[in-house]
Amino acid sequence: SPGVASQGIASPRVASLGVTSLGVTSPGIASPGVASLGVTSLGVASPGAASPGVASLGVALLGVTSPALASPCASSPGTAPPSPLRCGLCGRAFGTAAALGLHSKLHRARRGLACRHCGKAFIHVKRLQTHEVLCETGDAGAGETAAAPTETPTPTQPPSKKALLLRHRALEVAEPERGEPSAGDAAASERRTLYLCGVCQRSYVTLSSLKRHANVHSWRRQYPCRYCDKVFALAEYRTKHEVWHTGERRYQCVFCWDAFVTYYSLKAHQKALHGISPGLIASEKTPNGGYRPKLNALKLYRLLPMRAHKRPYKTYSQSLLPDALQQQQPAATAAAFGTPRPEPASVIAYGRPSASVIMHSGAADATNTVIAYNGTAAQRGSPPASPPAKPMKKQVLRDYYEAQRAATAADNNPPPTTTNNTAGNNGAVSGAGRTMTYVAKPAYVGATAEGRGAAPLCQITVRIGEEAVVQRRISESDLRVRPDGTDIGVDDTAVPTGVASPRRDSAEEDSDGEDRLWRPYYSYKPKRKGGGGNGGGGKGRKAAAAARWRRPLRALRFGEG
DNA sequence: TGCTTCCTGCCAATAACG
DNA sequence: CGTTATTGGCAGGAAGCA
Repeated sequence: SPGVASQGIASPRVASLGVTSLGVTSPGIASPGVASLGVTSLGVASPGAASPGVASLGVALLGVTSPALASPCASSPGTAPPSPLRCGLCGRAFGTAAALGLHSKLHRARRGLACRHCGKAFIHVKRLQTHEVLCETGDAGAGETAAAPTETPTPTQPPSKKALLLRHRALEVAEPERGEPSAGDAAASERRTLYLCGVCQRSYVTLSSLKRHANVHSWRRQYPCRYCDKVFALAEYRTKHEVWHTGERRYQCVFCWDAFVTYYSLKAHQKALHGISPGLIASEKTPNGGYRPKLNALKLYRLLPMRAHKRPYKTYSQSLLPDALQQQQPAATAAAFGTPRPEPASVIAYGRPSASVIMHSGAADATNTVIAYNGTAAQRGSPPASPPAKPMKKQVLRDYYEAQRAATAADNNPPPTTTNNTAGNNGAVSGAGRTMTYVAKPAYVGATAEGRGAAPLCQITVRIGEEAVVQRRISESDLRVRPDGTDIGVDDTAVPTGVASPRRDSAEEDSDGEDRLWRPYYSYKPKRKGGGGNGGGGKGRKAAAAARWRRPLRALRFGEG
């Protein structure tokens, strides 16, 4: 029924129009006009109004819309008193049934009332005609709001000119063609579907692109750098950023086998030294800014495989779990398999929130590390943490229960009280105070540092029953080589780590001892193409943040010189 | 001007689901 | 077990910053 549709649950009629409204929380996004074009909108919580709870819902709110906010029309039905003669689609009230019927006809007819230029849909023919004239001259945006307040979505921010142009073009493609689509047109008809961001009005060809983009608004998932305190909204941003910490050079020139950190530097190198025109390796760009690889594209470089193991995909269950559990699982899995993750790890307290002490006994080479666990008897006897409420992947569950069994066994069989541990073993556990000694394995060092005598990174993985404490004391950017060759980053004194927050999967407690909260590295702003933009404050902060981590890295690079 | 970050279509790998 | 959904890497140009 239309009434149901206005509550965000697609009625059959709306569904037939191709509406896919995903968690719209801003008003007007799921307007019937847009829907009639086959535009799919994925709304995310408006940044301004986002309570943590709302933000955390993000994409998970598929198909559920707030009746007050996702009303098909801008005139909110929630504000008007309930009336039996109210349009179920736009909430407009009518004095007579005849008037309502006439109005409903307009809704039914709207499928054909779409702008020929930008695809925007209208209820009233007159308004459509007015809009089309304006749209053709490029002024449509100016009078829209006033001209058709009930038909047009109200974006939170006006899209930029280019964004409008791209959208315009894309919507032209999205314009439904007359006649029945043939079976072979599946891809083409698929391509006609556009996915529209409810917050910034960007359009996407693929749903995955939209969902990926949605995270920059909602920050439902955060991707913290494992070497510094920056947080990214996209996993790929983090990966690229982390390359600067590791110094890995993956782009290898096929002419001289010289390797480069970034694609840009490779290109600059090939242009300068080999006279390679970028056009030779250029691939096809889509109108929307995406990339479409050319068939038989000439590749003048080699992309070396990542040195660090590919990060395992996060399970869906994990993404739905509470943060604390999400952060624990990777450590648990790594501990269960006894294979420390190749990437430099950070502090992860798994299981009991007890204070631990980690003492480094050596320097940059493979060193012994003493871990003093300060768990109390009560803690040791306490039942293991209850399994997560949400469904978990079978393997993760297996690991979890294995860890539980191991913990129980450890509790039933008190470990030896001495900790004199020889290098290479898996660590010994002491009794009260549970001091454990582990070998700190040098973690992967980036290609640039490799072979030049640079001090290796240290990675320590500790497993105590179901607890995994992973402590990273040194990051590459912290490494300084003393004149005598020892590494400054390695502190051999006892380091009271306190309770590492279980909410942080890569929680960094660097040697400076700061325990900073997660914070967005940058705040997303709509593409600025010729004007607008938001304040210089963010810029300055970003620049300062960038400078903070770049400085030591550059110093390193120069030092490597 | 040089360099980094952002962006987004495409695709492969993986997980979840029926 | 096949299908669908999710995730993240890749490409390479645009935007932005120093």
